[in-house]
Order: sequence, then structure tokens, then C-alpha cells
Amino acid sequence: MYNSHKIGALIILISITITHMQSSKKEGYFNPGVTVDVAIFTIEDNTLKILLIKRANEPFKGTPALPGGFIHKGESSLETAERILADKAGVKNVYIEQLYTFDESERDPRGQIISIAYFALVPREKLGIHEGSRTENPEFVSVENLDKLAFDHKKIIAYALKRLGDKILYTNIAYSLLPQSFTFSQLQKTYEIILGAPIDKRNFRKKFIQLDMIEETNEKLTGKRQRPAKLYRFKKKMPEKLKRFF
Amino acid sequence: MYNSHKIGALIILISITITHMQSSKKEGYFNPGVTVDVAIFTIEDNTLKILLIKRANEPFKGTPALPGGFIHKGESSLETAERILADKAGVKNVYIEQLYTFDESERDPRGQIISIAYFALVPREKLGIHEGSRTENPEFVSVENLDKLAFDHKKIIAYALKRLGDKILYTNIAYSLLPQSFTFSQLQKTYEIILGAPIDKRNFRKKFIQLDMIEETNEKLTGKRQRPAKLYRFKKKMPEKLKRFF
DNA sequence: CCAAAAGTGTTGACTGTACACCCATGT
DNA sequence: ACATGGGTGTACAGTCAACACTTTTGG
Repeated sequence: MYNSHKIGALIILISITITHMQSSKKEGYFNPGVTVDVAIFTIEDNTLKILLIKRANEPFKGTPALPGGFIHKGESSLETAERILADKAGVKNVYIEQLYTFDESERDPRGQIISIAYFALVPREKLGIHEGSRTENPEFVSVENLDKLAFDHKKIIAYALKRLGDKILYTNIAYSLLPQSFTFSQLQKTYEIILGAPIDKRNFRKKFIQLDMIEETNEKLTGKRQRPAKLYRFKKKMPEKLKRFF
Repeated sequence: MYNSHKIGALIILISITITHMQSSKKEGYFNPGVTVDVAIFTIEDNTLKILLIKRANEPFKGTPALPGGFIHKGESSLETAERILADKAGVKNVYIEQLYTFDESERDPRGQIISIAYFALVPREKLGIHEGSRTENPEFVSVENLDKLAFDHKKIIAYALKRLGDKILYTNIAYSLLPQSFTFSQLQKTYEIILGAPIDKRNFRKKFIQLDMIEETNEKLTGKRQRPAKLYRFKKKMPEKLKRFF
């Protein structure tokens, strides 16, 4: 049996050390917890959807939340985000960028924990079958009807939506939501969904051709009871700024 | 004299505790160090300048660096940035926004330490006299000729410059670099310095008036051996997006 | 032959860009 | 009187925004 006297001393020592680490050191700093949360978007059934999980643990156990987790030792936050993307959405090599770091003090009931938020876009076709990963049950839900979310995740999503809406206007990131080849209608729909407004078909085509981001393939989409649509592809599938605005 | 046996035990205990805090816990996460670095810009002598200090401690002792520091307990990163701004530049209530979080693993020789970078703009007139704060000697240097900097601070500055150049085109943040009232020439010069290119005087005036960001004061700037210039002021001194682009 | 979406041009308003001269003051 | 930066207008080209009809297919 343990000597309780020694254990008492041990506990005091550990407490002192933890306090020391968290709040003082000689410069007076401490290390907040660092997590990464990822806003993963896709387009499905003509709506913009985001991947949410149900929290398996406290705090907010059972509440929908963005997939996320703590940074592991030796891992950059981008690597953490990519790990989450692989674990929760089953995808790799998709569009991803850092969004913002959220660190308001009341955001996590466990104390001072910051979240480096990332923002990812995945074409529907790339998404694996949802492996009902334990109790978390990750699924894509429409961004229209989001209930109460854990932490400040509603705020993070709002920020991500703003970024997406801005960025689709001056970059080519739309490629990351569309399949390899697509019709002009699909492309236009993507813009309309993200911008939340209808666009004139003729003007859209003109503008897009002028922007020089896409090219025709030799194929057409047949099998619908209508005139077959030409299929297009993006010339480049790497993020870049446009010279002109959309 | 201390009992060396007890001290040995103490050291082992502390080591165990630190290791425990940093790398394991039951979920397998750890807390990287979290610092804040601030890119503080101003315009002086017709150049864009940034505030640099000389590092007082290792690593990179004596090397120029962005002013920065660890987050204190209970402080948000924004508050940390504002504290740095007050301590190193002697200003409060200036334009500040979060820039990006840098966390590539090789950025700090001490180990895994992330930097939440902020970006601030200060009108020259607001800056206090440089209090030769110890050995750090903060001073504004032209962004044109930056030598070797500590850590990845060159990268951070490059990122900040890009952000500034972008943002001056679609927001009214120029107000945060100019004095209360200013001439059209001063305003134009500000844009030219940031964009790094000359602008046609007539077109600049037309565009700016159309953007409706500024208004005339009743005063003129006299005392120069030339026609007195009308003084203008910004209508709003809060950051906002423009409806049209500059 | 009908329904459905694909595909295409023109016009008028507005915005961007290029460019050169007169004005008011201090010295 | 002259040097210095302050201040203004016009013309052409390009872009934006609004709008309606024909084409090609499958059923």
C-alpha cells in the first residue's frame, strides 16, 4: 500500500508544477489549449451543406459541432486539420485553408482553449460513405437550418460562409466543389447557391468564358430528355486569384 | 544546505509532470506555446514603415523582430496584441485585426510554439516618442530594406503587406494611417505608397469622391508657397467594406 | 409534338483610363 | 515673376445589366 504521506507531497508538488506551467514561469505566460476545428462544405441536392458531428464527450455532449480536436505533438495545425478531414469525412487532397483563430475567453467552458479554424471544400463525389464513426455520426447538414451548436461554432460557420462567398468572386476555388467535368448549368448553380441569388444565364456564360478559367471537353451530357449539354473542365485545379472579378 | 537527494527527486517529479502536460494526457494532445506577434505599420517620410525591436533574449538575441510575446492567463490574443501595441508603440485605440496563425514546426528553435499574428495601422502623429525601452529599442524601419529577421517574421511581414495592399482597395482602412484632416495629395500618396505604383491625379479624385468616404472640411492648408489645399476628413472612422472597389 | 433545359446577341448605362492646362499662393 | 503643387474636363474603350427567342434531345 502506498504511503499516504508521500502521495500527499506528490500531489502538492504536481499542483505547484502545473500552476507554475500554466500561469507564471518567469515571463508570466502560460499555454492555453490549442484545438483545430474544420468547416467542411460540399454541395448536395442543390444546397450548401456542412459536416457536423454529435459530440461524444463533455462539454456539449450530444450537441452538434464542427469536427475538431487537439493538436498532436509535432503536428502543425494544417496537419491536424487534414487528419480530421481524413478521419471524419474520409477525404484527402481537398481544398483547405486556414480561416481564423478563435480565442474569446468564454468560448470553451473548460477554460482558455483557442481554436484554429480551417475551411475545406469537397466535391460531393469524393466523399466516402459515412462510416457511422462511433457515436459521433458525422453528417452533412444544410447551412440553412442549423440548430444550437456547441461552443462558438455557429460563429465560426458564419465566418466561413462569408469567406466562401467572398472568395468565390475573386478566385477559382469553385473547382473544388465541382466534379472533374460539369455543365454550365451545374457551374452556375454552384455560384447561385453560394451567393444566394439567381444569376442571368447569358451574362454568366459570357463572364465565365472571358475569365478563362474553364475549357470545353469533347463530351456532352446525354440521356436527359433535353438538348445535351457540353461538358467543361477547369483549366487549373490549383487555387489562384483571378485578374478580374467575377 | 539542501539535501541533494530530495532535490533530485523533485527534479524528476517536475520533469515527469512537464512531460505529462506537454505530450500525453489521456487524449494524446499537448499544449504548444502560444505567442502573439504584431505587424505595426505607419507612414513616415513617404515610406511605409514597420515597428521592429531588437530581441533582448535568446533565441535570436540581438536580431530585429516583430514585437510580440506570450499570451497571459485570462487574456485573449487580441488583448495581448493591444498590450504589445501599448507597451512597444505607446498607442491605444488604433486599427487592429488578426492576420493569420503561423505554426510551422521549424519556426521557433525552442520547439512547438505558434504565433497568432496581428496587423495594426497607426497614423504617424499618434505615435509617442520612442521610449528606448531597455535594450529592445523599438523603431520604425522602412519595409523596403529589411535584413535578416528573427523566426519567420519576414514571412509574417510579407503576409501583412499583402493583406494591407488588398484591403486598402475594398475597405476604408486608409483612415487609420492618415491624420484627422488631410489633403488630397496626402491621401493619394498613401495609396501610392501602399500599392507601390503612381496613380493619375484626376482619376484618383474622381474615384474617391464617388466612393463617398470623405468630406470637405472648411479649412485649407496654407503656409506653403503654392495654392492652399482643401482639407478633407473621413466620414466614418470605423472599418467597413466599400460597395465599389477602389 | 411536347416538355425541358441548352444555347445565343444586342443595346444603353456606366465605369475605367488616358491625357494637358490653368490657378493660387509664398518667396 | 516664377516655382510649386492644387485643381479641373473630355473622349474612347471596356464592362455591366437587362432582356427573349431558337435549338436539340427524350419520351
